[in-house]
Amino acid sequence: MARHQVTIIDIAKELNISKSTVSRALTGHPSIKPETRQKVMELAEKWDYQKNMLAYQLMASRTNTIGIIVPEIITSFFPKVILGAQEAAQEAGYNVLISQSNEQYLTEVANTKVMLTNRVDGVLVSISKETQNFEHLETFRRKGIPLVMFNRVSTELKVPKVVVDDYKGAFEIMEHLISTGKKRIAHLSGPSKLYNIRKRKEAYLDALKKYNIPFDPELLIEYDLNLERVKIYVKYLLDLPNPPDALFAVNDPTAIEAIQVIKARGLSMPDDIAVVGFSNDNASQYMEPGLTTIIQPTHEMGRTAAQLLLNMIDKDVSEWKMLFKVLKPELVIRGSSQKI
Amino acid sequence: MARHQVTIIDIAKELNISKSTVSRALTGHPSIKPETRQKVMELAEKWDYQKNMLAYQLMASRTNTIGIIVPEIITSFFPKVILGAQEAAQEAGYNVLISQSNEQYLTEVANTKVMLTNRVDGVLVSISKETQNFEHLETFRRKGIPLVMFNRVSTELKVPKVVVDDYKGAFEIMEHLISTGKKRIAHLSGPSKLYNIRKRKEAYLDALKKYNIPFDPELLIEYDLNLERVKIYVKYLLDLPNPPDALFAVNDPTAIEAIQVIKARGLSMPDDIAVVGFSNDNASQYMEPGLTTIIQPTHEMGRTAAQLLLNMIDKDVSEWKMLFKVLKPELVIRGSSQKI
DNA sequence: CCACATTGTGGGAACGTTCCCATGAGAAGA
DNA sequence: TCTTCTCATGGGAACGTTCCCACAATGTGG
Repeated sequence: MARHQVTIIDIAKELNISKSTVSRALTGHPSIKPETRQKVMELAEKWDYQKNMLAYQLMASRTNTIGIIVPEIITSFFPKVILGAQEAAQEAGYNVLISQSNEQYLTEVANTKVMLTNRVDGVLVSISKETQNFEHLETFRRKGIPLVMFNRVSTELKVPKVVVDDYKGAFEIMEHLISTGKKRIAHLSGPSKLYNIRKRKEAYLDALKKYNIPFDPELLIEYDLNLERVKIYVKYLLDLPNPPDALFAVNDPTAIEAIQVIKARGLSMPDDIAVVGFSNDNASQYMEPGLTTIIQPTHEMGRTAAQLLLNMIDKDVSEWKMLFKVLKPELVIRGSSQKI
Repeated sequence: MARHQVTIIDIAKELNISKSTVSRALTGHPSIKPETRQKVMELAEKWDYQKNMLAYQLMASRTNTIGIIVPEIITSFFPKVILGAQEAAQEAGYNVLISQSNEQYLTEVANTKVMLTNRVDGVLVSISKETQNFEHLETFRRKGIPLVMFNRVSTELKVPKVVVDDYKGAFEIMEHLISTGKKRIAHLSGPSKLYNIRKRKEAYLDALKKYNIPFDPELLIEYDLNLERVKIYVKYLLDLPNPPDALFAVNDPTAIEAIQVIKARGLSMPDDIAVVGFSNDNASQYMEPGLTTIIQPTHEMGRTAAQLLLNMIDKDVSEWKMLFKVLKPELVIRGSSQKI
């Protein structure tokens, strides 16, 4: 079978002209006879010619491709961000190479190698929950490849970042709970290595302080985001001699798991215990009760991060700047925290 | 700045040997002196050398990349399929290039061009709801590039396909509804151009016939899968003089929308009306009531499709065969159709 | 001691583009 | 008529890899 794809050389031979001429005709070079261009275009069309990007990219030593490394694409959050980034990339004539770390550090390191070997022009990264060493990302800096972090970022790395104002969102959540009269608010948090999760915890603590609610260490739990463990922690909280009257979960999947336990106990929400999440999962609005949560501008986050990156690629900036783009969160109140 | 990535030539120069030797050392060629190999490896490590895939792929005239074209990645279905495909691809040393048609025919055509120009070794495609012409996919056959369709397939194209047994799944749904005593079962279907959706409709009709339930054309609606329209159709059904006592929705997102309307009317499920979906969306199990639906083996579908494709690439098959891989669906009964 | 295999290395083609530099033909100006 | 200029095209380098072929130095068998 003909494994050979048609090239400009094939076209050149057929028309008895040089490959240079064909190339010029196809790329729209001005100094080419209209008649020649016409012939070339027709044959290219007829033969289904498609430029070999590999050859072009090799010679141009740029791929017009940006890499995106995300922890996962199972929850709806990252796909939405990717969608935004992809749009911005496409508008600028860039392709997108996506890879997932599956929340594993080693896979993330492998992903960076894939990006390097495929010669992406820039990278968007949201780190895994395991990642604590950033040597693999430093490699990009050493090679002069622009990098932008989003959502799951690290302050240790001097690099532009796009995040939602987690502190503000979490603070609003706390004020909402407090305003409905809750006094014993538990927080099921995640690894405090993660910047945004740490910010949520800080807001939790600061809000307690501001409203003169004593902090009870029993009510603050940091877990590893492994959803299967949520049950254990929620049961622990409910079994306390003085159980919480509200639960602020670090994200929606956690809150959803928690709600299952609470329902199974026959407790009523929000009276017995109010529950809030963070990041508006697809399921949150359809649950019963609906889950109070924070809507993050996912699409905008993707767009912003991509635009930032494309700008760096365009300007050929060698220095990475420490820069924070902070997007606004939005509190949406549903039945899990307030009777409607 | 040094936009130049280190190449085997740089290493060769530094060590005063030829690029051939460096290449051999790195690829593990047997006839290389261990000492030389050692030196090369060390320098490569020190200089963070990463093979330039573009150059390799150009010369090998294969990219070890498979393309995947899907309608969207917003619902959980396609991401899960992609995940399965990606796993299989990775195990075989292949990368994956993902693109979405956003359910638009023209975007899908553009996507195929991206695949061609990036010289993917094979393509997995799930067509958009608009697609009725398959010339763009025929191009792959003409160029000898293997293609496998999955989920959203077309019988017009002589090509291997991986699908779930939609007929069986839909038939089981119908038997379940009938067994709970439902007599007036509505079906909110989609474009019958789509093979799997057509199969579901056929099962609906056949089940009615088998159980001697008269078919009422009023109860069968085909819509364009634009979720915003679901409200209209459900209201229409509920307002019929003789409204349905069960609704079989073509997929879960449709069912979820329908349930919102039904709840708003204050009707109770499943007594006033039972609702079932298809394809187990993330939200389905958390809703109240839980949504009865069909679990599709998404992960397995991705794996199977990718393996089929990789096999074709491997065997260098020029002829496309008409082949159906049919995966088993699984009925999961929840509160929307049966009291528990 | 000579023919011949073995070992390790180098040279250069090939993959398909683009782009710089030549080059030929014809037109324009003196 | 000769120089100069423009127009359209051709030739070949470059991008970074692998792999075929050549070849020198060493080892081996007669």
